[in-house]
Amino acid sequence: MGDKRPTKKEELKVRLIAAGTELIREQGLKGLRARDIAERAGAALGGLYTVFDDLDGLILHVNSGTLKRLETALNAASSSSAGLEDTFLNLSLSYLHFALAERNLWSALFEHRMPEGVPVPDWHLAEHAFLIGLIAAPLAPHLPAASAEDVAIRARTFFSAVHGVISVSLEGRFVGITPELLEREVKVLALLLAHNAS
Amino acid sequence: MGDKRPTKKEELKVRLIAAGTELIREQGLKGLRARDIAERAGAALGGLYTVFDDLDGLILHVNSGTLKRLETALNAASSSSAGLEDTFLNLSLSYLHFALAERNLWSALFEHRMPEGVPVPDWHLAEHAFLIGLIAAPLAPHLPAASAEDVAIRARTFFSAVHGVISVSLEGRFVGITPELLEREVKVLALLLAHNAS
DNA sequence: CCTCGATTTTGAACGATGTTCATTTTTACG
DNA sequence: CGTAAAAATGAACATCGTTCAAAATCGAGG
Repeated sequence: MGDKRPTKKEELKVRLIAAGTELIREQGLKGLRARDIAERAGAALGGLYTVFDDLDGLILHVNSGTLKRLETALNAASSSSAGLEDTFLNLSLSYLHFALAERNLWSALFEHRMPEGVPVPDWHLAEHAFLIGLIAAPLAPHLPAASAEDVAIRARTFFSAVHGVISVSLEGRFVGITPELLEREVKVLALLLAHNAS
Repeated sequence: MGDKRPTKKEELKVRLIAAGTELIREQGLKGLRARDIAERAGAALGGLYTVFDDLDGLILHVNSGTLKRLETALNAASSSSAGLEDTFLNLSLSYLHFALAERNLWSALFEHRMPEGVPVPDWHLAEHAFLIGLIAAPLAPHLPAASAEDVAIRARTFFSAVHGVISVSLEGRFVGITPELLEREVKVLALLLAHNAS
């Protein structure tokens, strides 16, 4: 019944997720191969498919772990802030620093696509919600006339704007920019959003 | 020498790009298969590789065509605008409407990744530059103290912010949002940026 | 410690896909 | 028409994700 000891399959799951995390960190999501994951986890190729339905399932769990670390970092930034400007600034810069420090894993959060027609499972969608909540909480008092849903929508807009600046820059699709200038632009945008929130 | 008549290989190239464009429009970038492209273009599988080095080469050319249509749409929006607010608003809404109308092709512009270690060719990177120029031109007079490079960086920040709001929404990684609300949020952000440009 | 059924692990095999290239077909021109 | 260059072809190959029959391991009962 209430079995607290990790089973063999659970240990294998942990090793596979760790291996997938390392490989994405080193080579990016695009270079991820099932055989490399199994080898690094010290398991046979087929073992991966006794734990996950397919590679997408494993990637979702890797992303889940990345989101948890991101949540820890952003919670620290938020709780050590006072006032809207300070909170937005610290959240944005923490998000930037996390993206820079864990580039490939952070990119995988948004690069990954399920196969045609297959939706992202609800349990994983829900794991993204804290990002909105972190912004909605300090934002709500500044929008006293707005419903909770409107606040969430505006919070998502602000998150998306900062996220866009960082992701467009790190994707390198435009002319490159130094990390110092990127940080400056993120600061400018964060303060601009905070100043116009009400 | 100055041969103006399209050769057979050039006609094949046009058909392959058209086929790739249709297939991405219908099924998205992820479902694109070399055999489907060749079949729809009325060519043999190998023909694709007499025109392009690989699938990435064809995708770059599909994206090139999408960028040209996007440029046409945004140029129209820009030239029919007066003042910074009006220009930002029209550019942002035109960008949103293009993304909604050509969802899969627009997504392919930013979803596509070259193989590990292979950079996006310069000729294709240069095709993205107009997006920055469209914002930098009306922005420059409002930043008289800034260098041309600083204006370009700020223009990219503004583009990225609007792009982020649209792409995060269309990716559907967070709770869904209606097109009407998305348009409202894009408007809010565009006006917010225009108002704080100087 | 042995037995044997259940469970877990294995990796060869399969199907799908991008890519190559020897062969065939078409074109261009005297 | 002849023929050499160019283009087109599709079978074959290499590499993936995925499956599954077989082997290895485990565990309870004698």
